[in-house]
Amino acid sequence: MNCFYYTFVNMTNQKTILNPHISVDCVIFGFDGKHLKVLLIRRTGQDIKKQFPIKYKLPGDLIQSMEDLDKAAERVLRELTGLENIFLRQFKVFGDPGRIPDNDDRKWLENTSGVKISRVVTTAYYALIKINKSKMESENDHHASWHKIDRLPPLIFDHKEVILAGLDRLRNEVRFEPLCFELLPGKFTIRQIQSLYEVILDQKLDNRNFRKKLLNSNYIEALNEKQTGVAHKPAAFYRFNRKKYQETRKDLLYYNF
Amino acid sequence: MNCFYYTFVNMTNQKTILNPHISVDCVIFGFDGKHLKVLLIRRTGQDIKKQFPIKYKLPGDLIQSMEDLDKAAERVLRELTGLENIFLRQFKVFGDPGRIPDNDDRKWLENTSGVKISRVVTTAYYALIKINKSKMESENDHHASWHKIDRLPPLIFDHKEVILAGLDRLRNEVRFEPLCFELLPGKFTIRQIQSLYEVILDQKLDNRNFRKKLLNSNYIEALNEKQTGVAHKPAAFYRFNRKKYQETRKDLLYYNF
DNA sequence: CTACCTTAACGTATTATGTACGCTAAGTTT
DNA sequence: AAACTTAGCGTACATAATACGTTAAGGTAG
Repeated sequence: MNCFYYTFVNMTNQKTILNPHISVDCVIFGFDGKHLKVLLIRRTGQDIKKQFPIKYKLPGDLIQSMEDLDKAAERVLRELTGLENIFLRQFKVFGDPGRIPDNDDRKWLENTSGVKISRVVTTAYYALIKINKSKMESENDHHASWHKIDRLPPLIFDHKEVILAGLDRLRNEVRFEPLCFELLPGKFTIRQIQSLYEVILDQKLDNRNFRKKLLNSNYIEALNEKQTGVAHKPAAFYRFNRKKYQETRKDLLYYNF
Repeated sequence: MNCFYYTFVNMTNQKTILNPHISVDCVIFGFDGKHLKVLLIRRTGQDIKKQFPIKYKLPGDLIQSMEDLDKAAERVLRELTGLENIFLRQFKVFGDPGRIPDNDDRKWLENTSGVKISRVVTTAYYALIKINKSKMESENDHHASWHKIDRLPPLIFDHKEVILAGLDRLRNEVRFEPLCFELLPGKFTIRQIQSLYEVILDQKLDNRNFRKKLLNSNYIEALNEKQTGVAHKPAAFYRFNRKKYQETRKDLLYYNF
């Protein structure tokens, strides 16, 4: 199969009519306990025809002719990871006519899609997934792999810019919304949350004050369970109680500019 | 001129090629001292052919074939208000295939544009302008008028939804960014800022604490000038020092979810 | 078996910020 | 001159942020 750009669609529905002007791209974040990572796809074609260098791209697709953008992004996510009900949020539209500056990229796109594409406006989404839950098979099926956010491989088009814009958005929004629990497993230690914050915000936090803040909230619940097999005092596991969070969420609807 | 949807473009450049799939729409906010308002355009056509009811729409346009989205939004804004360097921020894409549910609206659009439009994905921007600076002539030229945010007239397509999404975004962002000064004149009283916050956040604030907070910052500078002709103690005028703001902006880069 | 290493977990003191609310000041209106 | 209205200052209290000391509970190396 050398037709890649349309791959996801065609695998499930050969008859789909695509809108060649509008696409969605997903910046899928995952956290492995140490690093923040993005799920990227190795573009195909370069093995068959040696003319294109190895590059990666964001999971994405053109939208179907009668498909809502959000639905298209959900579809891309589902077909890649097999997961449903994933945190997914639109964050920016990229519509610069010069978004495909690299001539190779353009040739590759037309080569693999079989369509002469003048300009694609893409709506970018960011997704947060529990990294261990994503089907690892898909990593092979779709040539997908996780990459550290600060060590990105060569990317096609403006996808690097898209990723960085997504990271920037995540960085801003994680401060005021309980997004971290989308990236963590169902049960976690305080240290894990803190590490996640540190890696997203790119700053060290004081563990003692961080604990205090979290445990003073009533939506972080201790489980009667501890770590095992760690070479230090085992930490207790906690879980996030979303219902309590929503009930007690103090509206900091205030000016703080 | 019964061709409205393309009006702005055609008035300045008859030869422009438009991309019939992608548009921009601008939610333009203004503050008159009392109410938060949105600049809307009365759709034309209904006087000539009595078949369409009076409805309003957001200022917007299809993008030109090689035009960046941001540039298109700037163009719409410039051509409507005559203003440059306006605060303008992309906030959401509306791409639901069912965004033109009203049959009348669809007929009107095809009637006035002369193009069979299958589906338009629109990128919505919100703009903040100093209401008194906008050229009032344009209100006539373009059938534009200000409307209170809580008393919107009938709107075409999903434009009401777009406005409310823009308001929601403004409401969130005004809390952490000095956006209010985009809506206020160069010199203003503390009361004016407070009223603006109250109207955007839709909550009363304590004047004494609000003052304290603002005056403790060093980027609100007192001018040697006072109100005149008011039936009470005249208030002092202040201005916003953006440079000082940026210097002393304490990075509240912290978790507060 | 003991000393040591690592991270967990609790506590305390200090400072900064948010919140509630009383009071005076300076204009116009009646 | 008294009443009315908004401006503007101050004080007391509650809550949250910050800095940092200390003990606890495991494993590991000798």
